[in-house]
Amino acid sequence: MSTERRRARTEDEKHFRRQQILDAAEQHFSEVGYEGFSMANLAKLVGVVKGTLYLYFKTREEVFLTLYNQSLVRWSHVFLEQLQGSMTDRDYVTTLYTTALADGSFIPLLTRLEHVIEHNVSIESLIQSKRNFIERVDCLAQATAPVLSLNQSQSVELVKTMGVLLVGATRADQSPSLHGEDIPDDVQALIDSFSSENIFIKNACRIISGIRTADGSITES
Amino acid sequence: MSTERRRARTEDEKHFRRQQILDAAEQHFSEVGYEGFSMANLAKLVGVVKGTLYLYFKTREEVFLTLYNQSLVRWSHVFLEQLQGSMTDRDYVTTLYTTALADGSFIPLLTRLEHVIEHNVSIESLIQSKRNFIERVDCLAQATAPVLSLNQSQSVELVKTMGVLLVGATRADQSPSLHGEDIPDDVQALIDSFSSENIFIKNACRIISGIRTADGSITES
DNA sequence: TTTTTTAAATGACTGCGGGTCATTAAATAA
DNA sequence: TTATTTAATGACCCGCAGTCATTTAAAAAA
Repeated sequence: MSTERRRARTEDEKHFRRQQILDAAEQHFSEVGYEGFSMANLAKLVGVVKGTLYLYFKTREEVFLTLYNQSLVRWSHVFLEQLQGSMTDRDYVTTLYTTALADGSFIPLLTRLEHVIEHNVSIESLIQSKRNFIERVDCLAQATAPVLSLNQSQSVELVKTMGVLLVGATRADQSPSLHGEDIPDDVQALIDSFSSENIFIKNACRIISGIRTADGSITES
Repeated sequence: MSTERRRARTEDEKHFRRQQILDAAEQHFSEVGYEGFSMANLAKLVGVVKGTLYLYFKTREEVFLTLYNQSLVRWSHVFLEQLQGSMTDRDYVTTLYTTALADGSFIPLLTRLEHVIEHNVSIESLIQSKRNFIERVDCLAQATAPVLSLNQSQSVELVKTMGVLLVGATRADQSPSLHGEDIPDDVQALIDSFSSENIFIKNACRIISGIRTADGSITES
């Protein structure tokens, strides 16, 4: 807040202003979550009026889609940095899981991507987002192949499948926090049994085994 | 609409009215989806005024949670009916996938359960819902064990994991329909590669193999 | 320097959403 | 027939996403 009060006239200035909004959005999102996020509050945080936000983003979801794109890139860099020359399957998936959760925005946005965010976004933005995704998958797959001794197509399949599993496994983490409530033992036991870390790591390992085991020719039948 | 205009005085009548609302909600949901669903429109469909709905449900999400509970029970019955004495892993997961998708409400509600629905619901309703879930898991696991030659704890783990995978795999189906839009080939190829059926069945089989292979003693380390 | 032009920023506005509550009236009990 | 209960009503509140005619800061032209 209270940084630039000048009007953004050049493309550079506009780009900078846009990023200012995104930074504030990231902060607002981390504070109130997806459902609590409002454009009016975001505007206050940026220090502009609500209408100004719509000069830079067509809809609220365009903000989220951009945040998602940025968080995907950000996470993939962190993850790639932590990859070693050779890792066990378990180390690989643990690193993937840990880095993904460490980013405050990535998982919550990924969770809502298809069924909420993509539904109020221009086709151009959607295509751009998918292209960004393709690029990240390719990059991750390229780096993954040697680490896990997979060929290229196996590696691509693995990376895509990890995304699927990550969304499914981390569902449990999105439940309302029940701290201070008295939960019956049977229900508490159920909740405990859905520890996202356990579920992700265990099944990710099973899937890697499955991918590695299958001979490349068989796909359907 | 225009069935019962009498006031609901007895518990039975109130229960009936409640179910009338739920039936209309199911219809409304199937027509407009989660985001398009509104209490005002639901009221019109039921033939009452909006405030009346709040005599029977505390919040909009209580309606959804109840619909989810009912859809879970409904689907599990259909699925259990289709189980044979002995099936291949692939037949089992295909049946699971097909029956789950055939129910119009189950997947869309399951997708939103933890991060949306559960966040605006009373603790009592949440506990009741979890109890219902536990019961269905137990029932499904009991029936699954002999079909796939698993022991009880393997079978419970399998059923729970199928839920996780189902949510992750069907994400792609929730994307906006891009019919009539011209999508670049690279993006279209990406979308095609996320066929939920392929992903679910392939990885479900891998997970079953993994569960069956692991000796029962090893869990963590 | 002064005037004109451009477009970033504004803020009042619309419509719709979930949810509330004092009032009304239908059914039951007295 | 009258009194009591409570299901149902509908007007109401507030916050939301998104719009647009108007304002005004800054660049371009004079």
